Amino acid sequence: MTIKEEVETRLAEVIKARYPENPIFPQIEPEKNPAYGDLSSNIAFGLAKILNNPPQVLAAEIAEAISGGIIEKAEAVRGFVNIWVSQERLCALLPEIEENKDNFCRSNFGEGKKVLLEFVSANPTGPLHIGHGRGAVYGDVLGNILSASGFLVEREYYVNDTGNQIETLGKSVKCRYLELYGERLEFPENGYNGEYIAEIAKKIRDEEGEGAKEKDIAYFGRLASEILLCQIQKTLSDSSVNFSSFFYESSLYERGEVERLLSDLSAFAYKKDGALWLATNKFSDEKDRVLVREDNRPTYYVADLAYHRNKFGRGYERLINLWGTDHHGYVERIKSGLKFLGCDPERLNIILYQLVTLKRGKELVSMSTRKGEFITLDDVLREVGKDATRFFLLMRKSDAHLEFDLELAKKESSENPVYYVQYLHARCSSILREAEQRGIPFISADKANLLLLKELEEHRLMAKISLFPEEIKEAAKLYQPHRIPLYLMELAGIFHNYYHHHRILSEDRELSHARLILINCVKAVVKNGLSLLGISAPEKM
RNA sequence: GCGCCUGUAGCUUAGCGGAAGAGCAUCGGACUCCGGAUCCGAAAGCAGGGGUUCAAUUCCCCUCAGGCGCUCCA
Repeated sequence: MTIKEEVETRLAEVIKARYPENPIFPQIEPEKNPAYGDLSSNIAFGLAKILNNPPQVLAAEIAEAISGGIIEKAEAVRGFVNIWVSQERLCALLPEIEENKDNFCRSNFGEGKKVLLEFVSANPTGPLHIGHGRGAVYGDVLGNILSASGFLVEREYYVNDTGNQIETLGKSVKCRYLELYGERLEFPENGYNGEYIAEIAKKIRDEEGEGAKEKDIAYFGRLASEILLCQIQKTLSDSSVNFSSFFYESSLYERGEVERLLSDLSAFAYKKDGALWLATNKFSDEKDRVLVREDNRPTYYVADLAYHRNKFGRGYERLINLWGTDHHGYVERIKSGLKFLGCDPERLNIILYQLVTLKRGKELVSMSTRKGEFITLDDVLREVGKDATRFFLLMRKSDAHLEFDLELAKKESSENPVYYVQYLHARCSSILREAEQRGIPFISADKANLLLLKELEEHRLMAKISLFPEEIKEAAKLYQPHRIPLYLMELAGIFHNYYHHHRILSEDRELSHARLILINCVKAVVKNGLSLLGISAPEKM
């Protein structure tokens, strides 16, 4: 049980004993303002209504009753119950952390439930850009968080390796390829214009010479999408984004799953204007959708439904899709379709993230794949570095627009938040090294006199690290990776302040021992946090 | 036109029913010392208008502003 949970339990006992008629379970919040304690509860406001008593009076009663044990002090202020955790309890946290180290953030919140997390799934028709990067990093970290919280997570990339856009890709590449031999083929209207298309064409010429001239568009499309997928995988691995599987759209056709889907849906489908429609409007969708086009080719929607049915069939408790907000119109379409298939749409959680605006100073940078002129995720990684790129992409909640300013990220590189947090880790490491050099041995927490850690700043620091597991659990519950960077920045602030006001290493050996243990625990928490974020925790900088 | 998301300090943004928080930029300070990639301080904010509530930045409605989507594209 975490400290916060212990306090919550104690508060609940007190409330139950004093006010048995109260149905509300008391909530406790971490307190940001040190003047208001470590934790606070607004329970008195809820009780006031039921008991017809002023909040301040009730808060005072509760504060009085709750004090003692792990609660050092409780104050009633304007109806709030402000709580200070006892020094003994906070100090007892340190051996716990020392023992668990890398597992301090772990919980069994997920109870081993199987989750499938699908993300990125960018079409293999061009390199990844910063928008894909956001989805990639968000998904990767969400996966880490859910795993740490006791879910069994699989991470999947759905590859759209068939259909119109691959055909367009094939045409574009073949066109550029033939141009290398001075031949002309009409460039497709919506063709891909990027420099990378010409490079793929050259690659094909270098490897196959004129032999590819006779090959059809599909051949070029397949080849190009394979090459591009490889490049995407390289970019993902350079970003430390991990997947457990790549699922190919084409495999749905090969196994006959698309055909089977169509026959299973036939009872709900109807012909109109030469096409086959599904009556999704019957459910939450705003209108019906085409399954099979007039020319007999199935739509992307059909394959996507087949894919989702496939996912439902694989025995996951929960499916999570991470989509760019430009796909939000697609949510109800999929959910409605799933109802026809007897799949419960409630088990499918679709998280939408807002798009990223890439800027260089005040200048907007274009990100259109079709037009060709754009900065790729590779470019950003090269320019800003993996750690900073990931940190910036993770700092914002998913439904906020994200502005990524390359100039800022570079210019401020010595003072930006990533380094602030990494510096915390390096500084802790450095202190531990210095202690060793000075011949101050590191002794284990159970042998040290931790009660010497009684400075206000030490109290705040321990209270903050005690909240780390809570933070991870909340992030898992709400799918909010951005809590971690923010938490780490706050922790760094509290630590640097402590460092500046108190000497860790001094003549007082006993005190030095105790403080070194605290430093070691802070270091473990930071490392834990950074590792969830997929960002390195340097010993030196 | 309809739908979804977003308007918090000069800029980038946390908080999302209870007591407005950071970073950058600006200005002013700090350590003969364990890493100055640090610390302390100042100034500055909930787009506007109505509701609901003991309590609204947070929930509901309207207005205004921005983004995205409304394909037999994916």
